[in-house]
Amino acid sequence: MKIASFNINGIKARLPALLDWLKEAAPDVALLQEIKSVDEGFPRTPIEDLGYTVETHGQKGFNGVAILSKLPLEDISRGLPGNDDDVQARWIEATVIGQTAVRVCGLYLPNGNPAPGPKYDYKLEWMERLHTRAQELMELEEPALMAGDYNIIPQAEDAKRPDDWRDDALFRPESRAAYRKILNLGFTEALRARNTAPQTYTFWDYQAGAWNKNDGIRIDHFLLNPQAADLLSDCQIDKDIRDREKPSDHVPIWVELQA
DNA sequence: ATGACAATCAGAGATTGA
Repeated sequence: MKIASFNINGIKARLPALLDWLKEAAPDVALLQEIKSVDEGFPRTPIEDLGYTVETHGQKGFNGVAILSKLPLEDISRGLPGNDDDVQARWIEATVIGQTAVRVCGLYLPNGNPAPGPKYDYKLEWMERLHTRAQELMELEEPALMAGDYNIIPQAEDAKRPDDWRDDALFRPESRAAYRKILNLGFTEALRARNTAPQTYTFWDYQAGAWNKNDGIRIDHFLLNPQAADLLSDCQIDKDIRDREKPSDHVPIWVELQA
């Protein structure tokens, strides 16, 4: 079972690029972030024509997540529990029915800038709720994963110029500590479990020629509970996508599970 | 310190992103 995550930075602007990538990479499941579309506005048909079931959790203008799947989905759930006042569409989960069933959660974690401030408080509050949900996934004792745009640079080696990110919400100590606290529940970070190559990134800013200088950061992650980690056979980043026409500022990352 | 760039909504320029 190949499961991918891709922050597409707007489905309307990215549909041709998304379709090309889906045809080539052919993931069984694709978790999308920043669809920037309401559910009714999402272009389901061309994606369904490629054999995917489409489940969205959108909102107007910003954020929004989706699950595309060639395999049957069950028990779809939208929104990260724990705060009824949170209206931002950043979380969707479903059980994917392969040879083995896998609980798959797609997430778009708040950016949090400027920090400190209310947006940073929201990021940390969201991460506390993520920790709660993560704990439940550990207690499931069935294969489960959480993947998406975490907006977290875990370590200095995950940025080309870490010093420039010191005070940024993506790299501040509180952000990284909250991320580590989730990892420390017993999750495996798939990329680092399979790949120790230096200067491995998933995001390059559109500005200042960041891509051409490989001035990137690694902020899109797959976290696997032990039962999912036991099934992990590969994890890769589709870096070449960034070089194409009208690219997203993120590239896809994917795992292969023996499931 | 700002803007470099891109997308959205709206129909110009503010807002958001990372």
